[in-house]
Amino acid sequence: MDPIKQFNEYVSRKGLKNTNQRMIILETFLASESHFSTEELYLKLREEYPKIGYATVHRTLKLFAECGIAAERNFGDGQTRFEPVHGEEHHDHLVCTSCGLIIEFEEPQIEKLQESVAATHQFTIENHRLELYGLCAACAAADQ
Amino acid sequence: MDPIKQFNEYVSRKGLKNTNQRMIILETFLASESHFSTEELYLKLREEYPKIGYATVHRTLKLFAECGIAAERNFGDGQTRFEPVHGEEHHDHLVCTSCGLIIEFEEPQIEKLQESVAATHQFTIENHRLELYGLCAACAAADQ
DNA sequence: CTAGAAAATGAAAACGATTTTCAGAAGCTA
DNA sequence: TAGCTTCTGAAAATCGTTTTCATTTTCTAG
Repeated sequence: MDPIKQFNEYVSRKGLKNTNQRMIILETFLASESHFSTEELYLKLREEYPKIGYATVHRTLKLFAECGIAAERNFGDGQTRFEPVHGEEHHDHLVCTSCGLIIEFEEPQIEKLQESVAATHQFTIENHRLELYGLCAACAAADQ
Repeated sequence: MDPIKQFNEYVSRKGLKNTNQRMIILETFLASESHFSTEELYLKLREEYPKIGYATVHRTLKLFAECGIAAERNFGDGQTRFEPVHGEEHHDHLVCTSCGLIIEFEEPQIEKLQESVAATHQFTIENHRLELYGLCAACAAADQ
Protein backbone atom coordinates (compact mmCIF):
# COMPACT_ATOMS: atom_id res chain seq x y z
CA MET A 1 0.00 0.00 0.00
CA ASP A 2 1.04 3.58 -0.59
CA PRO A 3 2.78 4.73 2.59
CA ILE A 4 1.12 8.13 2.50
CA LYS A 5 -2.30 6.53 2.32
CA GLN A 6 -1.33 4.09 5.05
CA PHE A 7 -0.23 6.96 7.25
CA ASN A 8 -3.42 8.93 6.64
CA GLU A 9 -5.56 5.96 7.50
CA TYR A 10 -3.67 5.33 10.70
CA VAL A 11 -3.95 8.97 11.71
CA SER A 12 -7.68 9.14 11.18
CA ARG A 13 -8.30 5.75 12.78
CA LYS A 14 -6.47 6.90 15.90
CA GLY A 15 -8.14 10.29 16.00
CA LEU A 16 -4.83 12.04 15.36
CA LYS A 17 -4.36 15.07 13.20
CA ASN A 18 -2.65 15.55 9.92
CA THR A 19 -0.26 18.45 9.90
CA ASN A 20 2.07 20.14 7.45
CA GLN A 21 5.08 19.07 9.44
CA ARG A 22 4.09 15.44 9.32
CA MET A 23 3.63 15.53 5.57
CA ILE A 24 6.95 17.26 5.03
CA ILE A 25 8.73 14.77 7.26
CA LEU A 26 7.04 11.83 5.59
CA GLU A 27 7.96 13.00 2.10
CA THR A 28 11.56 13.63 3.02
CA PHE A 29 11.75 10.33 4.82
CA LEU A 30 10.38 8.39 1.85
CA ALA A 31 12.30 10.28 -0.81
CA SER A 32 15.78 9.84 0.55
CA GLU A 33 18.06 6.90 1.01
CA SER A 34 17.23 4.88 4.03
CA HIS A 35 18.58 4.41 7.54
CA PHE A 36 18.16 7.89 8.95
CA SER A 37 18.79 8.66 12.58
CA THR A 38 16.54 11.33 14.10
CA GLU A 39 19.51 13.67 14.13
CA GLU A 40 20.32 13.12 10.46
CA LEU A 41 16.76 13.59 9.28
CA TYR A 42 16.39 16.65 11.48
CA LEU A 43 19.51 18.25 9.98
CA LYS A 44 18.38 17.46 6.46
CA LEU A 45 14.94 18.90 7.02
CA ARG A 46 16.38 22.00 8.61
CA GLU A 47 18.04 22.98 5.35
CA GLU A 48 14.67 23.62 3.80
CA TYR A 49 12.36 23.94 6.80
CA PRO A 50 14.33 25.56 9.62
CA LYS A 51 11.27 25.90 11.81
CA ILE A 52 10.74 22.18 12.30
CA GLY A 53 11.91 21.11 15.73
CA TYR A 54 13.94 18.09 16.71
CA ALA A 55 11.19 16.78 18.98
CA THR A 56 8.68 16.87 16.17
CA VAL A 57 10.97 14.90 13.89
CA HIS A 58 11.54 12.36 16.60
CA ARG A 59 7.87 12.01 17.49
CA THR A 60 6.94 11.71 13.86
CA LEU A 61 9.46 8.96 13.20
CA LYS A 62 8.10 7.07 16.19
CA LEU A 63 4.65 7.51 14.75
CA PHE A 64 5.82 6.12 11.41
CA ALA A 65 7.18 3.08 13.21
CA GLU A 66 3.90 2.70 15.07
CA CYS A 67 1.80 2.67 11.93
CA GLY A 68 4.14 0.32 10.11
CA ILE A 69 5.65 2.52 7.44
CA ALA A 70 9.02 2.69 9.16
CA ALA A 71 11.18 0.15 10.96
CA GLU A 72 13.49 1.02 13.83
CA ARG A 73 17.01 -0.34 13.56
CA ASN A 74 19.97 -0.22 15.82
CA PHE A 75 23.40 -0.96 14.45
CA GLY A 76 25.27 -0.55 17.68
CA ASP A 77 26.56 2.98 17.17
CA GLY A 78 24.26 4.31 19.88
CA GLN A 79 21.78 5.83 17.47
CA THR A 80 18.39 4.47 16.52
CA ARG A 81 17.86 4.51 12.77
CA PHE A 82 14.62 4.41 10.80
CA GLU A 83 14.08 2.93 7.38
CA PRO A 84 11.01 2.91 5.15
CA VAL A 85 9.16 -0.41 5.06
CA HIS A 86 8.26 -1.48 1.54
CA GLY A 87 5.52 -4.05 1.37
CA GLU A 88 5.99 -7.25 3.32
CA GLU A 89 9.45 -8.33 2.38
CA HIS A 90 11.83 -8.83 5.22
CA HIS A 91 15.49 -8.11 4.95
CA ASP A 92 18.62 -8.09 7.05
CA HIS A 93 21.78 -6.02 6.91
CA LEU A 94 25.46 -6.08 6.12
CA VAL A 95 27.14 -3.20 7.94
CA CYS A 96 30.62 -2.01 7.06
CA THR A 97 32.45 -1.23 10.29
CA SER A 98 34.88 1.02 8.46
CA CYS A 99 32.79 3.34 6.25
CA GLY A 100 29.32 2.71 7.66
CA LEU A 101 27.90 1.39 4.38
CA ILE A 102 24.72 -0.57 4.88
CA ILE A 103 23.64 -3.24 2.40
CA GLU A 104 20.29 -4.98 2.65
CA PHE A 105 19.84 -8.63 1.83
CA GLU A 106 17.24 -11.38 1.97
CA GLU A 107 17.96 -15.03 2.60
CA PRO A 108 14.87 -17.21 2.95
CA GLN A 109 16.95 -20.24 3.87
CA ILE A 110 18.24 -18.47 6.96
CA GLU A 111 14.68 -17.61 7.92
CA LYS A 112 13.71 -21.26 7.59
CA LEU A 113 16.57 -22.34 9.81
CA GLN A 114 15.54 -19.75 12.36
CA GLU A 115 12.09 -21.25 12.44
CA SER A 116 13.49 -24.70 13.05
CA VAL A 117 15.70 -23.44 15.88
CA ALA A 118 12.70 -21.75 17.44
CA ALA A 119 10.64 -24.90 17.12
CA THR A 120 13.34 -26.88 18.90
CA HIS A 121 12.98 -24.57 21.88
CA GLN A 122 9.18 -24.29 21.66
CA PHE A 123 9.61 -20.65 20.85
CA THR A 124 7.17 -18.59 18.81
CA ILE A 125 9.12 -16.06 16.76
CA GLU A 126 7.58 -12.63 16.43
CA ASN A 127 10.51 -10.99 14.76
CA HIS A 128 14.25 -11.14 14.52
CA ARG A 129 17.35 -9.19 13.76
CA LEU A 130 20.37 -10.34 11.87
CA GLU A 131 23.29 -8.10 11.16
CA LEU A 132 26.63 -9.05 9.67
CA TYR A 133 29.41 -6.66 10.57
CA GLY A 134 32.66 -6.46 8.63
CA LEU A 135 34.39 -4.76 5.75
CA CYS A 136 32.83 -3.91 2.43
CA ALA A 137 34.82 -4.65 -0.72
CA ALA A 138 36.15 -1.09 -0.98
CA CYS A 139 37.30 -0.87 2.62
CA ALA A 140 38.84 -4.32 2.51
CA ALA A 141 40.83 -3.27 -0.57
CA ALA A 142 41.87 0.03 1.03
CA ASP A 143 43.02 -1.90 4.04
CA GLN A 144 45.94 -3.54 2.25
CA MET B 1 41.42 -21.11 29.41
CA ASP B 2 40.40 -20.35 32.97
CA PRO B 3 38.82 -16.88 32.89
CA ILE B 4 40.50 -15.84 36.12
CA LYS B 5 43.91 -16.73 34.73
CA GLN B 6 43.06 -15.02 31.48
CA PHE B 7 42.08 -11.89 33.35
CA ASN B 8 45.23 -11.91 35.47
CA GLU B 9 47.42 -12.28 32.42
CA TYR B 10 45.67 -9.42 30.66
CA VAL B 11 46.01 -7.20 33.70
CA SER B 12 49.73 -7.80 34.11
CA ARG B 13 50.41 -7.56 30.39
CA LYS B 14 48.76 -4.13 30.31
CA GLY B 15 50.43 -2.93 33.48
CA LEU B 16 47.11 -2.73 35.28
CA LYS B 17 46.54 -3.67 38.88
CA ASN B 18 44.65 -6.45 40.48
CA THR B 19 42.28 -5.34 43.17
CA ASN B 20 39.85 -6.90 45.57
CA GLN B 21 36.94 -5.28 43.82
CA ARG B 22 37.92 -6.73 40.47
CA MET B 23 38.17 -10.23 41.90
CA ILE B 24 34.84 -9.92 43.67
CA ILE B 25 33.17 -8.66 40.52
CA LEU B 26 34.77 -11.35 38.40
CA GLU B 27 33.67 -14.14 40.72
CA THR B 28 30.13 -12.88 40.93
CA PHE B 29 30.01 -12.36 37.20
CA LEU B 30 31.22 -15.89 36.47
CA ALA B 31 29.19 -17.59 39.18
CA SER B 32 25.77 -16.33 38.23
CA GLU B 33 23.53 -16.87 35.31
CA SER B 34 24.54 -14.80 32.34
CA HIS B 35 23.33 -11.66 30.65
CA PHE B 36 23.83 -9.09 33.36
CA SER B 37 23.38 -5.42 32.78
CA THR B 38 25.69 -3.13 34.74
CA GLU B 39 22.75 -2.14 36.88
CA GLU B 40 21.76 -5.71 37.69
CA LEU B 41 25.24 -6.81 38.60
CA TYR B 42 25.75 -3.67 40.67
CA LEU B 43 22.58 -4.34 42.65
CA LYS B 44 23.50 -7.96 43.18
CA LEU B 45 26.99 -7.07 44.38
CA ARG B 46 25.65 -4.41 46.67
CA GLU B 47 23.83 -7.01 48.75
CA GLU B 48 27.13 -8.38 49.96
CA TYR B 49 29.58 -5.59 49.20
CA PRO B 50 27.75 -2.29 49.66
CA LYS B 51 30.93 -0.27 49.24
CA ILE B 52 31.47 -1.18 45.59
CA GLY B 53 30.47 1.70 43.34
CA TYR B 54 28.48 1.60 40.15
CA ALA B 55 31.33 3.14 38.18
CA THR B 56 33.69 0.40 39.28
CA VAL B 57 31.27 -2.31 38.23
CA HIS B 58 30.83 -0.65 34.89
CA ARG B 59 34.54 -0.12 34.28
CA THR B 60 35.28 -3.67 35.32
CA LEU B 61 32.71 -5.15 32.97
CA LYS B 62 34.20 -3.10 30.15
CA LEU B 63 37.58 -4.46 31.13
CA PHE B 64 36.25 -8.02 30.98
CA ALA B 65 34.97 -7.35 27.50
CA GLU B 66 38.34 -5.91 26.52
CA CYS B 67 40.27 -8.95 27.64
CA GLY B 68 37.83 -11.36 26.05
CA ILE B 69 36.19 -13.00 29.04
CA ALA B 70 32.91 -11.17 28.54
CA ALA B 71 30.84 -10.28 25.50
CA GLU B 72 28.67 -7.20 25.26
CA ARG B 73 25.14 -7.76 24.06
CA ASN B 74 22.25 -5.50 23.35
CA PHE B 75 18.76 -6.90 23.14
CA GLY B 76 17.02 -3.67 22.35
CA ASP B 77 15.76 -2.82 25.81
CA GLY B 78 18.18 0.07 26.06
CA GLN B 79 20.60 -1.72 28.36
CA THR B 80 23.92 -3.25 27.47
CA ARG B 81 24.31 -6.74 28.86
CA PHE B 82 27.43 -8.77 29.48
CA GLU B 83 27.79 -12.52 29.32
CA PRO B 84 30.76 -14.74 30.14
CA VAL B 85 32.57 -16.08 27.08
CA HIS B 86 33.30 -19.78 27.32
CA GLY B 87 35.97 -20.96 24.94
CA GLU B 88 35.56 -20.22 21.27
CA GLU B 89 32.05 -21.37 20.55
CA HIS B 90 29.77 -18.78 19.06
CA HIS B 91 26.10 -18.62 19.88
CA ASP B 92 23.05 -16.54 19.17
CA HIS B 93 19.94 -15.81 21.21
CA LEU B 94 16.25 -16.40 21.54
CA VAL B 95 14.71 -13.60 23.60
CA CYS B 96 11.24 -13.86 25.12
CA THR B 97 9.55 -10.50 24.71
CA SER B 98 7.16 -11.29 27.53
CA CYS B 99 9.25 -12.59 30.44
CA GLY B 100 12.75 -11.65 29.27
CA LEU B 101 14.00 -15.24 29.19
CA ILE B 102 17.13 -15.61 27.09
CA ILE B 103 18.04 -18.92 25.49
CA GLU B 104 21.35 -19.45 23.69
CA PHE B 105 21.66 -21.55 20.58
CA GLU B 106 24.16 -22.50 17.92
CA GLU B 107 23.34 -23.19 14.30
CA PRO B 108 26.35 -23.78 12.07
CA GLN B 109 24.19 -23.93 8.97
CA ILE B 110 23.05 -20.36 9.53
CA GLU B 111 26.65 -19.28 9.89
CA LYS B 112 27.48 -20.93 6.60
CA LEU B 113 24.64 -19.16 4.85
CA GLN B 114 25.82 -15.88 6.31
CA GLU B 115 29.22 -16.46 4.79
CA SER B 116 27.70 -17.10 1.40
CA VAL B 117 25.59 -13.94 1.62
CA ALA B 118 28.71 -11.97 2.54
CA ALA B 119 30.63 -13.46 -0.34
CA THR B 120 27.89 -12.44 -2.76
CA HIS B 121 28.41 -8.84 -1.68
CA GLN B 122 32.21 -9.09 -1.45
CA PHE B 123 31.91 -8.51 2.24
CA THR B 124 34.37 -9.75 4.83
CA ILE B 125 32.48 -10.68 8.00
CA GLU B 126 34.14 -9.79 11.28
CA ASN B 127 31.22 -10.66 13.50
CA HIS B 128 27.48 -10.80 13.53
CA ARG B 129 24.44 -10.70 15.70
CA LEU B 130 21.34 -12.77 15.38
CA GLU B 131 18.48 -12.53 17.79
CA LEU B 132 15.07 -14.12 17.52
CA TYR B 133 12.39 -12.34 19.48
CA GLY B 134 9.12 -13.93 20.44
CA LEU B 135 7.35 -15.92 23.12
CA CYS B 136 8.84 -18.78 25.07
CA ALA B 137 6.74 -21.89 25.59
CA ALA B 138 5.53 -20.80 29.04
CA CYS B 139 4.50 -17.31 27.94
CA ALA B 140 2.83 -18.60 24.81
CA ALA B 141 0.80 -21.00 26.96
CA ALA B 142 -0.08 -18.28 29.48
CA ASP B 143 -1.21 -16.12 26.61
CA GLN B 144 -4.23 -18.25 25.83
C1' DC C 1 60.23 -3.89 54.10
C1' DT C 2 59.09 0.56 52.56
C1' DA C 3 58.72 4.74 49.67
C1' DG C 4 56.79 6.53 45.83
C1' DA C 5 54.89 6.30 41.24
C1' DA C 6 50.97 4.60 38.86
C1' DA C 7 46.53 2.89 38.70
C1' DA C 8 41.94 2.09 40.87
C1' DT C 9 38.09 3.57 43.53
C1' DG C 10 33.68 5.84 44.65
C1' DA C 11 30.80 9.82 44.54
C1' DA C 12 29.30 13.11 41.87
C1' DA C 13 29.09 15.50 37.70
C1' DA C 14 29.01 15.32 32.63
C1' DC C 15 27.44 13.32 28.58
C1' DG C 16 24.56 12.07 24.47
C1' DA C 17 20.48 10.23 22.81
C1' DT C 18 15.82 10.13 23.72
C1' DT C 19 11.60 11.56 25.87
C1' DT C 20 8.62 14.70 28.32
C1' DT C 21 6.72 19.18 29.65
C1' DC C 22 4.23 23.20 28.75
C1' DA C 23 2.26 27.20 26.69
C1' DG C 24 0.84 28.69 22.44
C1' DA C 25 -0.60 27.32 17.55
C1' DA C 26 -3.10 24.59 14.44
C1' DG C 27 -6.46 20.99 12.96
C1' DC C 28 -10.93 18.99 13.08
C1' DT C 29 -15.89 18.25 14.22
C1' DA C 30 -20.39 19.69 15.02
C1' DT D 1 -16.78 29.25 13.13
C1' DA D 2 -16.63 27.87 18.04
C1' DG D 3 -14.48 25.08 20.87
C1' DC D 4 -12.26 20.95 22.06
C1' DT D 5 -8.32 18.21 21.02
C1' DT D 6 -4.03 17.43 19.21
C1' DC D 7 0.37 19.20 17.68
C1' DT D 8 4.40 22.01 17.81
C1' DG D 9 8.87 23.84 19.25
C1' DA D 10 11.92 25.13 22.87
C1' DA D 11 13.56 23.85 26.86
C1' DA D 12 13.99 20.81 30.57
C1' DA D 13 13.98 16.05 32.26
C1' DT D 14 15.32 11.39 31.90
C1' DC D 15 18.02 7.27 31.33
C1' DG D 16 22.00 4.64 30.61
C1' DT D 17 26.71 5.37 30.20
C1' DT D 18 31.10 7.65 30.78
C1' DT D 19 34.27 10.90 32.86
C1' DT D 20 36.24 13.71 36.52
C1' DC D 21 38.69 14.25 40.61
C1' DA D 22 40.31 13.72 45.20
C1' DT D 23 41.60 9.89 47.80
C1' DT D 24 43.03 5.16 48.46
C1' DT D 25 45.28 1.07 47.01
C1' DT D 26 48.52 -1.65 44.50
C1' DC D 27 52.96 -2.90 43.23
C1' DT D 28 57.69 -2.17 41.88
C1' DA D 29 62.26 -0.80 42.87
C1' DG D 30 65.41 0.26 46.15
